[in-house]
Amino acid sequence: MAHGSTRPTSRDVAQAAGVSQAAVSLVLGDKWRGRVSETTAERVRQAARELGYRPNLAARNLRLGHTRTVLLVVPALTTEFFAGVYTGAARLAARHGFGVVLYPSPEGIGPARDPFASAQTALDGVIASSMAADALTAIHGDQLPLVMLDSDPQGSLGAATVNLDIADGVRQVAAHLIGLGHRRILHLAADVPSWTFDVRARELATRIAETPGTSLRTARAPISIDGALTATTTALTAPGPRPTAIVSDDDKLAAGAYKAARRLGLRIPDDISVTGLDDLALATAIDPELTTVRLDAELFGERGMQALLAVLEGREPQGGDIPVELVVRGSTAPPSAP
Amino acid sequence: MAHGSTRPTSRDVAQAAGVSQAAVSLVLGDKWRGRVSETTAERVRQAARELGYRPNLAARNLRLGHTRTVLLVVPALTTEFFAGVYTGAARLAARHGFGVVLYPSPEGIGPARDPFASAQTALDGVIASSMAADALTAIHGDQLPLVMLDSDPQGSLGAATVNLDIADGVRQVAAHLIGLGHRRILHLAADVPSWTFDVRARELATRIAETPGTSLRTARAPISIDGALTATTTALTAPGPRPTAIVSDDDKLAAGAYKAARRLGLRIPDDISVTGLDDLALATAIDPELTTVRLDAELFGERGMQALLAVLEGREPQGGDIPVELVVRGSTAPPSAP
DNA sequence: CCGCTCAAGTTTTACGTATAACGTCCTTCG
DNA sequence: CGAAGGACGTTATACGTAAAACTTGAGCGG
Repeated sequence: MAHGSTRPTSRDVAQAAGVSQAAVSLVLGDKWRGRVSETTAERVRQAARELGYRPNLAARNLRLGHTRTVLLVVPALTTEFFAGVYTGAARLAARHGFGVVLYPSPEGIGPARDPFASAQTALDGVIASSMAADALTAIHGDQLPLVMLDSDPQGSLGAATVNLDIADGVRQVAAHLIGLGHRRILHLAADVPSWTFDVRARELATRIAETPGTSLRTARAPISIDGALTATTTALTAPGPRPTAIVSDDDKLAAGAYKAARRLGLRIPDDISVTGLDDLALATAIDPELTTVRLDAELFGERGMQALLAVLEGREPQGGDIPVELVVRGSTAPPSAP
Repeated sequence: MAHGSTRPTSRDVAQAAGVSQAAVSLVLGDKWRGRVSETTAERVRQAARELGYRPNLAARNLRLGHTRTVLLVVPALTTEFFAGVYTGAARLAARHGFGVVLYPSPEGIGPARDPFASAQTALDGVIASSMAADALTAIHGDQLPLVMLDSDPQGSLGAATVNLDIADGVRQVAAHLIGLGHRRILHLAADVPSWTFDVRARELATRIAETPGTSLRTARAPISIDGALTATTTALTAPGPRPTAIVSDDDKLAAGAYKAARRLGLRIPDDISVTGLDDLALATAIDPELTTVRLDAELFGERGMQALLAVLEGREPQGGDIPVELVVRGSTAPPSAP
């Protein structure tokens, strides 16, 4: 309850130092070269220190007309991926004197109710990750500079987009599996309407279509271990020849596929190969370690922030997808003889 | 670049509606009963809608003297636990018209450099989770109402604390293992100076000490799967009789213990039992599923927020630890005959 | 010794909002 | 019929900061 005593203002500091409020602002704002003598400046700094002065951000923001704060909208915080995005964005932001406020959309990937109502703080811009562009623009009404992460460059209504080269990741996975000799692939797909998952499906379908002798089936599951377990079990017990490899939309789904395989008495990778996408901590916790596509979440967040800073400064944000990397571990091997 | 045109203010709305700025403030602030006629009010709302008016938060915050925004300081975002804490806190906050800004300390559990510099927004209060109280109070200088989560009630310098009943969780784990017949326990401890881990160590040591015939050894590891793998391997290959059960400080460490056991050719739970703490998604992804202590992260965050709201309103925050629950899965079983 | 420049400040203003204090008119009632 | 009060507003002000515009005095060259 130490907050009954009102906080000191720049005027209090001025009085303590025997100068005007303007002088305090000048000194503390580091704009005093040639305007205030070194001795006076030091006196001001001293007074500020003694009073424990902290500028009122609300007043500063009002005066300046900006807050140097941006909002990062993420679908959820249930994996360390978005934590990495945040970290990367916040780190670069801090170097430019910006803060990042996080809004994890309760609705998950796709919609986003009203991030701005929840952020009680005024914003200079928005980075939205894996969000449906229309949902977001409907909300923010084109008021704020916007950068979209992991979304359809076409559908983002003119906002800058920064993407991971997920298509290439899927390409690498497909090439890896086909190279090992796999022909019957099961796509364990996230049952969530989102561009990021559409890309995976489209790219995988394309690769399979252009490789003679290969076939593709799809199982859809909500993004959870249990959901993937159920969907995979159903798909693997369906009539017809069993797939020899499972391509999962992300690592969590892959973990579910592991459990399904185990319950069906299938050994990984001997009886069936499994791949993931993300390279979460999970990927090396399960046995065998998961062959997956490593996404550099922090770089991703950093590039998003970089783009937003460019927009804020009136520069053109530079595009270019962020490369991803296939990490081959123990969950993939040549298929056993049929 | 649609942000060249400056945003409409309440004055613009007033002009459009043909009323004074004060009337706009009254209507939009829902304080107009008996001050403005329904027709005029509707005209104002209409004008606001057409102009796409959004109040300037900085100005409002300055005027009101508070921001209805609090800061949540967490050690890191590398597991879904703190994501849950955030979610719980933010949900309750939203119901009270508060926003929550997240500051994941780059330093991890323990210190915290300068959350306030990074949060460019003015704050009404702070919730700090798993932080060293002294580090935090040194920074915020007792300026803001503070609630500490998961920290020493004694060492928190008068700030309210909200804790999970982790000691009871450890108690349950110990009782479970001892009940199964285990006598030689290995404590896989997080090598991080923090109250939350001290509690685990202390409680476990107490339980072992008061149970005749039992013995305890400790292995320390950084909180990562690989770190735990190394530390556990060392501990299990040390001379002397091998422990029959491993109590891990959290689930991630347990995952490392799994890998160590596997590499040493030990089967879980037949040759060795393993327990975790947290109940992350990881716990059910690994095989066998992990016996662990479920922490209700969202409730934890909610209770933290509840306490902070109490402090903000001058009420006494109510204490009481949050109960935790042992979840028995496949990673624990009676020890095999010696 | 006059006018100019420069250092070292101060005074003033604006940012956009919420609300206290103040006006009108119109109705109502003693 | 006069005063009181309600309905429906308006005007004025303060929040704390940053910075533009202004003041004062000293130093200095011509």
